[in-house]
Amino acid sequence: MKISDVARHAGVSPSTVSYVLSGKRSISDETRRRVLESVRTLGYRPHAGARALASSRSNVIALVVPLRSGIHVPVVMQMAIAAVTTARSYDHDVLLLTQDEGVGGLERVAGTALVDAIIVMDVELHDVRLPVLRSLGRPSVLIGFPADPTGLTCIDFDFEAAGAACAEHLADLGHREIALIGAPPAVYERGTGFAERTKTGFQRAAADRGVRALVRPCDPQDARSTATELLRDHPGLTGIVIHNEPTMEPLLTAFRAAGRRVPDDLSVIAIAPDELAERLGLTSIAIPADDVGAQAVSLLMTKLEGHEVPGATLLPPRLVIRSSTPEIPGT
Amino acid sequence: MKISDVARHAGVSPSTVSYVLSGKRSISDETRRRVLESVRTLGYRPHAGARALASSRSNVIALVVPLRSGIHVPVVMQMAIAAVTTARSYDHDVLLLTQDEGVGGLERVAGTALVDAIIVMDVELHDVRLPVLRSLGRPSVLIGFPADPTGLTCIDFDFEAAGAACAEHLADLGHREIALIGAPPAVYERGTGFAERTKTGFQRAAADRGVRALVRPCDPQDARSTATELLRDHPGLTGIVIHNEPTMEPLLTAFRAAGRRVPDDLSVIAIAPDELAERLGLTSIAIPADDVGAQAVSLLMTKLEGHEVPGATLLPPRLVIRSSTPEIPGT
DNA sequence: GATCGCCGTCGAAGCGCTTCGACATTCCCC
DNA sequence: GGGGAATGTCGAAGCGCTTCGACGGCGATC
Repeated sequence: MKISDVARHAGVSPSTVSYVLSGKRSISDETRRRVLESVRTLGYRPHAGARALASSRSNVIALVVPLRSGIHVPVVMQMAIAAVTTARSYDHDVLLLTQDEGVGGLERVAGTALVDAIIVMDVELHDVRLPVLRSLGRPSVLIGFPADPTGLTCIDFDFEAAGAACAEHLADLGHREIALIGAPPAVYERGTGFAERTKTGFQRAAADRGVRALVRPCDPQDARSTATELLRDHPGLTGIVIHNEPTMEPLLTAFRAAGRRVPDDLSVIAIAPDELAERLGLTSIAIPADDVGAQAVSLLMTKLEGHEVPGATLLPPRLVIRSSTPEIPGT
Repeated sequence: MKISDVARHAGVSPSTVSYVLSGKRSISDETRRRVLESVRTLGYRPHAGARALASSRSNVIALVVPLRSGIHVPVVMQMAIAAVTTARSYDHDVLLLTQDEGVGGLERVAGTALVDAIIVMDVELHDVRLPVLRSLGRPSVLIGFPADPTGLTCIDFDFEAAGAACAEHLADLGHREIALIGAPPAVYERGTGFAERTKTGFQRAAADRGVRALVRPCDPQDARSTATELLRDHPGLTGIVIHNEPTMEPLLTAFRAAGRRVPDDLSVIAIAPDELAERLGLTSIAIPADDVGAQAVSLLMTKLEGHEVPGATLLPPRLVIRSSTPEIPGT
């Protein structure tokens, strides 16, 4: 089943069929109708390889997903799914690459023309892939911000604004001493950026409001001790932001065990998926993983079409108030 | 940079270069060396589309990932990553498809020759994609078992054996009344199979050992009430198997709240990732997601090479004993 | 009524690779 | 020493599509 079969069936030339299908030249309604009819009855599907060879466009984009610890898997998956769905709406497919293919993987898929463009998730501050991406000659979009984003297109959730929004909300409610319990230390050390940015926003906003602010990284297995020590050493602490999904429940349990009730004695905000926050009844800011994934693809498609896009895109946080941060906090 | 450039540089014909690269005809050591040298210095990479067109093999496989609730995302992700890694070791890439592309998606990627073969995750008992997969004319492997696997290649974790192993372990320890807290009701209703199979194995093994066995589905938000009612209505219950990751911690909390201590009053086995079980100190059976993903790809590659593979592959469970199921149970 | 330009269609030339058959060489065995 | 097999290389044909230039026909224009 090839394009010449369709052409014969419709009584036109192969090029006409191609033009009907691509819309790159005007075709009379009558001819178009006949061709499409033939395509349908014959069940014709253009051969992807042939198309890629002739047009030098594969209609496939690469998505590089992270593997490492400290990243939250469901969020990654959600971005990936959103990316696939969005790519499909632009008539593109998604090739899945893992982080550990590294620079070679990028060179390979770009060099063989397997993909037209690339999305890289979980970018580090000084990612070794940055120079490659700059010189690859194919459009790319990074999810996350490196130290030097010059010449690159980056998109991410605005963690800094999220950290700030949490601090401001707590300040608005009258809290004078607040804490951020963040990602595991490893994440900070790796310099992935997002953990650092939440912290920055949190501290800046707290300072602006004259509120005392503490920040603690936290490993999942240390949840209990982190909570206990924090509350013991800072008895005036009344507001807590948790940006660390797996430790969410252990921390809440530990607060209770330490004799502090949420929300009576302690107001809590989660930076976590809505589903989890909803279940726990926590005021929260969700990472809009769907939006990040979808917009990353949209940016990429815009670049593929040869248009300019902003170098940086930050998706604003949205605070959803639940019962863990009541209007009048206890103390 | 094309094959003829390499050929010229090495002083041979393009076909010789092709044969060096594919190994499909014997080439003298001397010539091979020269060609490979030229490939390296020129940085040559064959054009994927051209190769696919000429050879009618794209060296890409499709992976259809599920979207629905009740499935555990990290497990899916782990399988996907393992699939990509394994596929790369066979010099193949992975195209990511979502469940909701449905039958049309399969027809599209197979029909356009975008992919050579397909892996489908999260197969339902009466999946509408089964007839399509049978008639697609391309190799496929299912992760999960439909009601009628005739003519298909299926692989999965042996949930039935896992359920049985849990019941047997508890019986061995002297428990006379045990319960399985399973997936949300929705999963059972959908007939995805795996939930049902754990239950079957659990009940059969319990019956064989003359142990009373209960089974309860459980929604995440009902963890507390499920635990409370179960313990209230069955005071003789001393062994519990939890096959439901998100409710793991809430259930344990609820047991404690109901005055039952683990492991003194209650032995608990988890069917969950090692990481979680380890953190909670629970005896457990992990779903070997890496193995499932990797073996699915291996099976697919074997089929692609034209060899026969077994119709059904079941990966055996491995029980890891931790402190939640001590030798001499309290009661 | 001749001219211009546009519209719709076609033919042919590739895109870069694989693969088949042919052709030399070399080697071995009788 | 000649026939046949094995070995190594080449040329050419094509894989199925896109795209460019060409061309015939037709309405608009002066």
